Order: sequence, then structure tokens, then C-alpha cells
Amino acid sequence: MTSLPRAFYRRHPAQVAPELLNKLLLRDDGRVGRIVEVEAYAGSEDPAAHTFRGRTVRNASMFGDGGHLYVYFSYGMHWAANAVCGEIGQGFGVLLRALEPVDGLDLMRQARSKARRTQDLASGPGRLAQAMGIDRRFDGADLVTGAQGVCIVSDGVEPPLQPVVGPRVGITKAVDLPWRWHVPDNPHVSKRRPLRRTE
DNA sequence: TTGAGGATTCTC
DNA sequence: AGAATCCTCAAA
Repeated sequence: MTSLPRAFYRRHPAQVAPELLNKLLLRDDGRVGRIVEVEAYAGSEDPAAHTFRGRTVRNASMFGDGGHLYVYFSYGMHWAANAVCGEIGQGFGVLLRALEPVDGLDLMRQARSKARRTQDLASGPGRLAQAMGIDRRFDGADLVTGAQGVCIVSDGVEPPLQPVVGPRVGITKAVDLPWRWHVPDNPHVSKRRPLRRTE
């Protein structure tokens, strides 16, 4: 298990995102998940990014240094976690969209009583945060040192040579950018709701 | 002060 | 397909 150096994160999110596939997200209580789905969000160059229109109270941590966590509250119900990327002030990040549960499954099931199958535990950004117990307290946490109880490490498994690439989910702006990546044929990737037919 | 919209999930 | 649910931020 080796933690990823700060320099790993201090790059463009479209470069970092696919390399985060197959890395491990760790909690200090033993919960471990393998990252199998991610999306890149690129600050002022990306209309779909929370940071597109500049710094606010909510997105402040996304403007911080790479290798920290940006946690936000979504749709009045869910938390979601991003790995902040780039340099201070850029507002780059990678949304962690799905995990394959690896360890601490009992705690994950406890946190996600609605999930019947293992593949429902963390297949989606809201589910992922709930399964890992990530909420507002972890906003700004250092993913390199793990000092706040959450970190990302490598166990030597390489990212997929040919990840599945496609448009991001659940956004209405910059919908055509192919900034979503996932591990091919992995059952823990989030299921896309079929796109609403445009009449 | 207001209100529209949102990087979603669950159930029907 | 619709509901749940509430925070954020721009605009007035």
C-alpha cells in the first residue's frame, strides 16, 4: 500500500481521473473500496463544474491544493466526494462515482441498509459517500497523508489499459465532453438512467 | 429576501 | 415517471 504523491494530483483532472481507476479509497475504520468510476471537472474551463463561476463558500475546498477532498451536499439528501486536482486556485477535481467494496463490508451495509446487493453499496456518488461514511466533516481532508481519516492509496493494481470513456452523468452543461471513465465490465459501476428521449 | 435549480437515489 | 428534500447563490 503506497499513498499517491501530491504531484499525482497536481495535474489536469482529465489526466488524473483515469489514473485513479483501480486505486483504493480508505477510511480509518477499515472500510476500503476500489475506485471503478470517475468524472473530471475542470474549473473555469468547464461550465458543468461547481467552480466554473469562481470561488464560493460551498466550493472553497475545490480551489485548494491537489490531493484534498471536496465534499458537497447534493439534491438535499446526498453527499458526494471529489479528489481535488491541479494547483491552488484552479478549482479542478475528480468526482468519485463508484467503488467496488473491498473491506469493511459490514460497516458499509450498516450505512446503506437500502442496498440489497453488494453492487448497490457504492455504485453512484451518493451511495459511495454513504457507504464510506463521508460527509461534511471530511471536506478538505488530506488524501495524501490521511490525517483526517480518509486517503487514497495504490495496492499495485494498475488502471485499466482501455477504460470505458464517455459523457458525464447528470449534468446539463458541457454534456458532450467525454470526461467519465470506468473500469470495463465491472458490476459496481453506477447504472445510468436511460436518457430522456428528446421529442 | 426570494426562488430556481441541482455532479442523486429510491419507489411506484 | 415522479417524489424526496434542502442548500446554494445570483438576482432583485
